Amino acid sequence: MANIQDVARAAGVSTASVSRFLSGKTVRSGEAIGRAVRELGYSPSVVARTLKSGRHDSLGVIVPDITNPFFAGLVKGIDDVARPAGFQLILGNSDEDPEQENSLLESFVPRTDGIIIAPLVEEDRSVLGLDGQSLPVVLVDRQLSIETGFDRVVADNVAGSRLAVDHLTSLGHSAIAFISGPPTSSPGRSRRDGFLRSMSAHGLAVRDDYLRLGDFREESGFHGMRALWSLTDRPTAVFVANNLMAIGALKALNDLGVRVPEDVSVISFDDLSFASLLNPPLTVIGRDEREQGRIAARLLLRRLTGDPAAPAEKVTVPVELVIRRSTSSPRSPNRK
Amino acid sequence: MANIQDVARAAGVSTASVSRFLSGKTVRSGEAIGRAVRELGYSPSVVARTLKSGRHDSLGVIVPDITNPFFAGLVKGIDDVARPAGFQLILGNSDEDPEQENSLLESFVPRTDGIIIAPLVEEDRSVLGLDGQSLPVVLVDRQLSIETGFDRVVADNVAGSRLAVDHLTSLGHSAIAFISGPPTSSPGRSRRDGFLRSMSAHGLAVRDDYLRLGDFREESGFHGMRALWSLTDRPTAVFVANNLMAIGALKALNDLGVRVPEDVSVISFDDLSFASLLNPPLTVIGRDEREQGRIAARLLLRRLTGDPAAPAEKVTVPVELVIRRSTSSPRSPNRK
DNA sequence: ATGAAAGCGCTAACAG
DNA sequence: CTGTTAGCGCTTTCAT
Repeated sequence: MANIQDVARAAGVSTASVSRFLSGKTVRSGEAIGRAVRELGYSPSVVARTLKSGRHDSLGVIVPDITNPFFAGLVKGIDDVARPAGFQLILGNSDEDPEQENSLLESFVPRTDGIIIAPLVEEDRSVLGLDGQSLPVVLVDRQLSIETGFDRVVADNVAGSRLAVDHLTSLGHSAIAFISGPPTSSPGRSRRDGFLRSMSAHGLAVRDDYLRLGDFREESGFHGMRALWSLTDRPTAVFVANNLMAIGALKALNDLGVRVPEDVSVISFDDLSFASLLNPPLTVIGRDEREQGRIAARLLLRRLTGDPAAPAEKVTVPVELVIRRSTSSPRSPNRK
Repeated sequence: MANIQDVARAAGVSTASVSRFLSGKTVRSGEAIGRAVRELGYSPSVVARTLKSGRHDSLGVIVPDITNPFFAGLVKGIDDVARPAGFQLILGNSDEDPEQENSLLESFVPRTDGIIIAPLVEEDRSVLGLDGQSLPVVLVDRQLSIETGFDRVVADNVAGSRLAVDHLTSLGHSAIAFISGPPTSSPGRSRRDGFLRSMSAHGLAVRDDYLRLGDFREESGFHGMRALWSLTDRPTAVFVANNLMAIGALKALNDLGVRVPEDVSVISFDDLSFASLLNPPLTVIGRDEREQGRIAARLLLRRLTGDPAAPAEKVTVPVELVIRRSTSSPRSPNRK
């Protein structure tokens, strides 16, 4: 690999001139330098440049599960605005594992100009450690329980749960179960809180055994639904806190030969590109994840190119109810 | 940020000793150095280390569509072996766009120790430019038409197509249509070739208008299926060259009110975690994408830590037929 | 506008 | 085992 000295020598100038030429400044012998660059196939070392300048021209993005279409869409949204602004994206998958998240964070901090992360838990020590540091961080989809200086963009989870409960009660359901996300994560907690609050607003009690703890992964939706179905008094409707668990829940019902929505209504958080193809097409609480990603990226870029000390901003994106065919009026109390 | 000199000064040793200590060598004043490191909160600059050593400790992975569960699984497989070996993954999404692929490649080359890529097209100039360079590259899922020095791991696409055709003909189908991937990509071409060859092995002709050109994206499956259904003589079965296009094809049939498999049988390449939940559960040609990722990573690591000049290896992973409910015997010729 | 030179933080010869 | 020292390739003062 040719370096800047080779170019300087070939063009008969100093390395400083080559450097200036490369950064767009007008140089007398620009033509000769350009030729030398071309002939030598020279391209500047990003590593040396970074060491000197401190800039990486890349952003880190850490999500809990890149397989989840929600996060995949989010990442595309981030890319939509980061790439045109000259930033390369470095993607990390924490796989819902705090240790992995921590190791990704450690490896991203010294390699990026800023980080967009969906923190696994509300008391995320690895993320908290970045508060007040010079590296800007934007929280997306999930936030922390403690007040921080991070910008963040989240969905209106409480409103989403309310939409779901309103929809089910308007269909005549009262025996409504909930498969939650981890209560240690912010969407897990706020979706559950929203559910409980909406239920009591409707004067409906929530039985303990109608509250199943999940972890946002498919498996836990499967087991949550099996547990619900083994009850003597079964719910007539189940609200599942995210898309992956909804898939697991549907698989469980499939296995059990339970018909949706005839035997039980199912509604979940998060839309999916293929939700309409599921059997039955799934009624969901959706939102625009790609736009959520764009907003997060803009917040981060503002710190990088604009005011780094602007007060932390919180953007809440709206949610919407998408009615498909997995919900209907209950037939009658659901007995075993 | 403290640097290695600060640590050396605090511990009363030379920077060389600190460096040795950090790389695990036994040093006399190890204890004092350790203390200094802790007290100063020192962590070595990866950038400076890279500039000096030439190692990045990270691998680049470029896939055409991270939203596609197949590639998401592939990436997990790569991570399975790269992370324990001390390599960080840098992910890139080329989004089926050659220009984006090229820009990702350019940005990855100077930042990684090796690259695993699913090249978009068989005549991929950006990838070809890396042949014979010092940076090892492994081709995965897709390969190039030209002979190269790259290791590669691909599925047995021709066998997959044969399995699909055998399955359909054994059910009694002869009017079989095919929605292909782009013929410029290796799986696109080999799946189509495999289809045509298997058809003629069965003594079956393939009408021109039964061959729809797709691009592996959902949209093109949708349009391909609509076009097929507008024919006067409709096929009784359709083989779709990948999962995303199959979803699009199913959507088209859904919209048209066509029943699967009563009105038409559908089979596709690539299994999906939710394929069994689709309406109807999809019969597919599947393979172990996670294992495919692991193999690719091992091939790359071999070049990095073992023999860099070993002859290029090609690994073919097997495919399997997973029969679900989207295929059945044809009722009768399918007329409009 | 240009060149000389210092130095970003680290590693690896080399000499002891 | 240890310290000294010379860079890795680039950017950026500081003179000119």
